[in-house]
Amino acid sequence: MKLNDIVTASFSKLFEENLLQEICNNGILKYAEPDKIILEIRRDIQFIPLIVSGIVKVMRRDGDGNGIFLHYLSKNQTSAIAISYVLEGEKSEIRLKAQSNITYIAVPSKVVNSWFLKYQSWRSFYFKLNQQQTSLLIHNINDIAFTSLEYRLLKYLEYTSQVSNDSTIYSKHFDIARDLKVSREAVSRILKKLEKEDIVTLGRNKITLN
DNA sequence: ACATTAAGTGATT
DNA sequence: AATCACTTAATGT
Repeated sequence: MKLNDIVTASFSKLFEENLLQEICNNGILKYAEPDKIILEIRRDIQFIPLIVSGIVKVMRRDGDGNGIFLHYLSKNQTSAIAISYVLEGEKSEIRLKAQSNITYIAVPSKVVNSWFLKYQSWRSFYFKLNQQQTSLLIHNINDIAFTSLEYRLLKYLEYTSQVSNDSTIYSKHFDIARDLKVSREAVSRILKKLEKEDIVTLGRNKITLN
């Protein structure tokens, strides 16, 4: 599909006509495979990715695996955090990583910046994203601080399942453990318990919510 | 068949 | 709930 068609199909209800035109003129249509890093911590944010299809993981994690999973981005979204850093000319403090095969429109940061002055529909879009994603972060922090790992793990599985529209989550216990910043054994044990309670069905590299 | 990687589990802290 | 020290199961070559 051509960029123009994709922009019309995905964003015509969200953005005003001139903005759609600008996305077509400045955006570059890109594809990425699972695990491809779209934006890296401590790097300049050259472009903002508007997600057309697939799921993107927003995380705080460095090369040593120190960090944590923050939230997902899906169709017709982008990272409010990345945009706010662009606005302040800061380097990225988050990593964006493809969770599935993804299609996105890469818009140069400079261009995105100028949209705030020109387009009400862009400002609305950003504020809405910001509210949604801030809410996800706050709930995440709350769960980390005040709830059990079992609760966090179940919520993680449900969230992943919901976002990917699949009752089966294709992940290793090890990777889930890294996302939740706990040990792999702890994840394996809780999953085993949930399987005994008939809440999940386990397989190698996959977990199905019953 | 053998090696490697993922997952399961008891013991200890 | 982390860490260690395995064991067992599933897959890749």
